[in-house]
Amino acid sequence: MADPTETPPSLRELTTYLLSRTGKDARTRLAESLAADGLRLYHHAALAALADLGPHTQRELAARLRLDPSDLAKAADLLAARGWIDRTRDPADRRRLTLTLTAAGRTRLAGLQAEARALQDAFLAPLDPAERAVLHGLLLRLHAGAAPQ
Amino acid sequence: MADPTETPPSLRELTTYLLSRTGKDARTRLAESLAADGLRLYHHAALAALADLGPHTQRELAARLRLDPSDLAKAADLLAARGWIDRTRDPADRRRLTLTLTAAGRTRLAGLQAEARALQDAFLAPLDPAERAVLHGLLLRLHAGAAPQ
DNA sequence: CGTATTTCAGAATAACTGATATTA
DNA sequence: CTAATATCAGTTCTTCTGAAATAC
Repeated sequence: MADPTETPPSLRELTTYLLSRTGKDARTRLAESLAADGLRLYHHAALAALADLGPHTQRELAARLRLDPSDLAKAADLLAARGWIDRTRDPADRRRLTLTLTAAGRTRLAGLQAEARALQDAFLAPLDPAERAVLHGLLLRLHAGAAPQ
Repeated sequence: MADPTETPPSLRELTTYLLSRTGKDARTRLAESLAADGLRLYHHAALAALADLGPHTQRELAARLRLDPSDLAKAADLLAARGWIDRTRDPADRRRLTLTLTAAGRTRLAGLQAEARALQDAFLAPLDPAERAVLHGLLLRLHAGAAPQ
């Protein structure tokens, strides 16, 4: 009964509290796993964006990932140093740097995705496959609704 | 089609990514609303815990809210300064400070809960009441499953 | 003496701001 | 001359660590 770590009922009845808390837990686990290789969540996100949607300028990628352009510049430094992206100056507008995924970057992304799926499997263990699908669908709609802020 | 802020499909298909992202969005909105009064999310959580589960020592409250004791001490400073809690030295063990909600604290908590529910209503607008209940139930189970880490 | 509680001071981190160089 | 891009330096904020003071 008197579990000293029990969440106060007033908070547990707020869906947004549960969303925030479980989201933070899920994020923390993946972040810790990435940190072992010196990576952050946004490194994974950047590789995924380049793989899925093709080359971006730094400005475009920062906007897509909702990251500050100055912070993205540092993230791109690391990705380029590891050989996962190429940074080429746009000849048509020499201010722009275009980021392109390399073959090595694609390989590393596959590993990161596998890692993320494995951690997700553990995290979603309390739910059966049908329930996971329902949850995913509901979150997709919240995500779509929250985007145009 | 080519929405420059569209989330990469590789991430959108990860339930934990959606959980993390929507959770952060939800949290940010409430945090901004609390910040107008100089409060943080943990101030709200602390009042809720004291209201629901009665007086706590600072150590107990920190453990329940998964907050560092040294950080909770600062939070308690603010709550006491606003007159929302009383801090009394435990006569049986004079190291301990027991935190108790005041009537004013209970009133303020009611306001915070109303605010949280209003923001939640806006955030969950894409879902109908039945869907919200389903989401809440699924998150409760994830929350319970993630707790014993 | 060893341990627990509170508290302070400061480190590590992430997210944001401002300023500068380059180019359009 | 104005605006956009990338980049650097530095600020704030949260979270965590280490250590001191007090009490058991």
